[in-house]
Amino acid sequence: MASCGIRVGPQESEMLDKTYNPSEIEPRLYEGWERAGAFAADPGSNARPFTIMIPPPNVTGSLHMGHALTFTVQDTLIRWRRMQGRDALWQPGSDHAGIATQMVVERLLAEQGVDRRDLGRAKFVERVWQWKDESGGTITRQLRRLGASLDWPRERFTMDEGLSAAVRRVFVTLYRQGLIYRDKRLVNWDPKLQTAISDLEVENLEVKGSLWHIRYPIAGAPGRSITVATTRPETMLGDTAVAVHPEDARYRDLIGRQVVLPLVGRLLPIVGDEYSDPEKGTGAVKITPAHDFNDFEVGRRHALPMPSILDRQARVTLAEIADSLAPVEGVADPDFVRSLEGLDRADARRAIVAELERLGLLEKVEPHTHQVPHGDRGGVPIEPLLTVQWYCNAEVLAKPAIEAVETGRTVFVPKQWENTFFAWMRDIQPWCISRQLWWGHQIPCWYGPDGREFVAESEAEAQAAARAQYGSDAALTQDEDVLDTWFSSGLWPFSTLGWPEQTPELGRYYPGDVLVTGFDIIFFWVARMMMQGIHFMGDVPFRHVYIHGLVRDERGQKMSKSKGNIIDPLELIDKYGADALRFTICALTGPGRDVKLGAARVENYRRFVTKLWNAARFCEMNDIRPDPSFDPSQATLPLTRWILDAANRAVTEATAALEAFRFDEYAAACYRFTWDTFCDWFVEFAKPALGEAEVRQTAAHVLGIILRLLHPAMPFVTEELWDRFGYGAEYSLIRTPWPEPVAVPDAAAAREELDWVVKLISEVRSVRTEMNVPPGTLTPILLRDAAPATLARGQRWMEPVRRLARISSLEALAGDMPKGSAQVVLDEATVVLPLAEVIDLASERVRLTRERDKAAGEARKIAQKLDNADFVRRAPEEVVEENRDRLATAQADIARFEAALARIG
RNA sequence: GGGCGGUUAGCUCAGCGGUAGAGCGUCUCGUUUACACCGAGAGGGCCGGCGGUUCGAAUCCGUCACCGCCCACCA
Repeated sequence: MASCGIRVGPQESEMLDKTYNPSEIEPRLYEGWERAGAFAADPGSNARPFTIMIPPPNVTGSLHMGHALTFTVQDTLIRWRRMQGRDALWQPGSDHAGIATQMVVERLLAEQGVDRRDLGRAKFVERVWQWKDESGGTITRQLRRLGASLDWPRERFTMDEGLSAAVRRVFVTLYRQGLIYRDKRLVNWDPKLQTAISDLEVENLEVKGSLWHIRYPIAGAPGRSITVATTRPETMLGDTAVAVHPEDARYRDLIGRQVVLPLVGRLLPIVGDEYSDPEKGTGAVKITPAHDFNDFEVGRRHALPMPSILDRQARVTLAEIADSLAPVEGVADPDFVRSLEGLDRADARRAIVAELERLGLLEKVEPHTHQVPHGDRGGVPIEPLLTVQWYCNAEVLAKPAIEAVETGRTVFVPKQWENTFFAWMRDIQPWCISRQLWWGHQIPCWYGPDGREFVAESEAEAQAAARAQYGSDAALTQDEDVLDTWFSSGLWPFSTLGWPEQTPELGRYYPGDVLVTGFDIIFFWVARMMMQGIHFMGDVPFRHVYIHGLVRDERGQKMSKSKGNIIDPLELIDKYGADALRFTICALTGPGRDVKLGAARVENYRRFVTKLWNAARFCEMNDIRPDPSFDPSQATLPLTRWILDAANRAVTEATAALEAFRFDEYAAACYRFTWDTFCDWFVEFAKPALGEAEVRQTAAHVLGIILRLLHPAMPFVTEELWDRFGYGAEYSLIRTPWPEPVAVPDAAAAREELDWVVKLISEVRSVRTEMNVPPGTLTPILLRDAAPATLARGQRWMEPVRRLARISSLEALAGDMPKGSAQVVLDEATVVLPLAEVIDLASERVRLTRERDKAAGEARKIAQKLDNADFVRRAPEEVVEENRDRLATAQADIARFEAALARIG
């Protein structure tokens, strides 16, 4: 045990560099932590676990600002809880991201002139794996740059064998429970990617289009017609009815009659249906059940045929209407229709509009701006298409998930997001889980020669089932489709822990404590995890869902490639260090708010990192080193008791802020304490007292608290300083206990004393500046009407006051005030600054008058309040009392200012 | 159409029933031996408008205006 607080460590001889250089220090520290296993969870420990499951980034991804935000928040929480002694697991991994990844690899193949269809499924999937092995690690490397303390050896990928087994188990189970089934209905079809996508993957974009008014002749009534309005004339080939509102007087008599479908010649019924809105268009609407969600419902109600007239690439296909083509003079021409076969939907539209115009059936065309659904990946308009897909009965799964949030078993932060969650969950639609892709979990369903389904966890198992059915081996073919990526990410909270195996991790780290994500992902992912987690684990997947905002640029614009306003977090890390970026993010992350972030913000908070570094350099230069034998509860000096007490408050505030997910308040509490309290006041007060061991010990102790408080947000610089000062072994701050308040002897007295000194210095500084006292001039101050204790207190602090307020001496005022003095009212005393040489009496009079008026205004306001009988009667006693005190203070101040004014004449 | 959020100092935001705050920016001053990525001081606000509740409203309620999201709507 060393006899004094100075430890002799390996770095003892090296002083801290004059400037902090993050780019050199950060990678070294990260490697050190990782090598030392500092991020590892310990399933064997007795500590209470704390789990955060990373929202697995797409394997194709690279770190963007949104990642920087969410992962900074997560790492801050994980590091804080780890320091609190929790067995912290931050589960890493990435998502196979079906569509995104397949698109990336397809693009690469296209550069080599290869189409995936030529390659074949097996080869293609092999190429994707190859790509994943070579290029899929980008984001995990970048997460290290950010300082993310993930438990890397536990890294998982949604297509791992283990996770794939979980997917198959879940699918088979839900199928057997009747919660997964096949159905033929309309889906959102992306003609570019040629797959079904879910409602959530559809984005409505405003399009300036047209509204075409088309005359449909009434059958058997020459010259009569009914006009329909449509934004999609090309779909008329698939029309099977015209609908009007049953109460619409204009058309009521037509219900039950027929129209001739122009171009096609087919006869369509006019049906009465409340879907038709008399206010919209012409009040008569064409019904195309196979290409419109509403029309599909109308078609069902009226048992209409549902011919598809567009294929999977959204090209015209006539197979299902070929039989119904019929020539009608001046109205329909089968040859024309046949000429449309194979045309793209846009070309078909042009051709059809031209033909209608030629036939005089186009009544008018109006410009029309409307929302058109686009695939958010492919970027082309979605085509509602009638196909057979796999569906999950989300309604059944949603019920317990809703209940879990209602009863508070899972709590959203901020709470208002629960409404968003409820609104969607209570009206949830069947979840289309099949995708016509090659990259993903292939659906574990095999078909027999007669089309019979065998859903099983493996082909062998399916074969066994088939054998039982057919009495012999059968040639089985597996379903070609893969599952929606969110189907597997929904299992993430338990599949990563080894489910369906009963691993020790599964029992220990499920449910997780916090899920951190953006609101845009509540439906996609949070909802699915809730549903699947509860269904398969019998408990919610996490206790809290912390929803943060979006990262925007400085002007509040959403970052996008097209706007060219993307900020690359890695550039910021290179330039300012990860700590600066992370602290900036924490400081700006208020509840339910988007984060407006620009380089200037990060540059600004880098100054804080530098400030901390310099404060540490000051300590180093003054032999301020940690002393394990120091006991803060035995502190004797007012100065040390004062800073220890302030540190207690900082610890309390920072901890409370983190508990409440208030990262902004956490950052602010640390910032204020470090910069304002520690650097600006304590260090300055300590300078003349550094000869005292207790002052040095306290300084070191408080610096240690600062390093610990800041570590979750600024892991690198704090660890570096911690190690260099020998607070602990190398790489040890990450696992050093989080500070807790300690009892400080007579803290209130210390606070009162130092607050007075701070006030004295501030007031004198203020007057000196205002009176234009040259900074180099030292002036004496005299205390008028000061109690002996006050005078003694002032003299005790003469050293720092001399330096900070530029004061040469402090005495009681004996006799008359020197001519040409400035005066400051400070509690019961008046501070007199003899400034004969420099003072301008007129401006001093103005200044004192202004001060007096300010106090008088204050007094008037309070007096008014206290004169109000209702206030005195109804307001709480302590509020009334407080106002009486404030009034007394204000009145005393007025008196002292009046006296001061009288003295200068 | 339904819902949610926002409107507070030049900018970004905190405060959400009892004395209007912070950071940045601005202005003035300062090379005091940790730090000029610094220090000191100053200026700057009918807390979006209008009603209401209350002894008391930036804060609660109603209403309007504007901004931004989400869901529904694809005639």
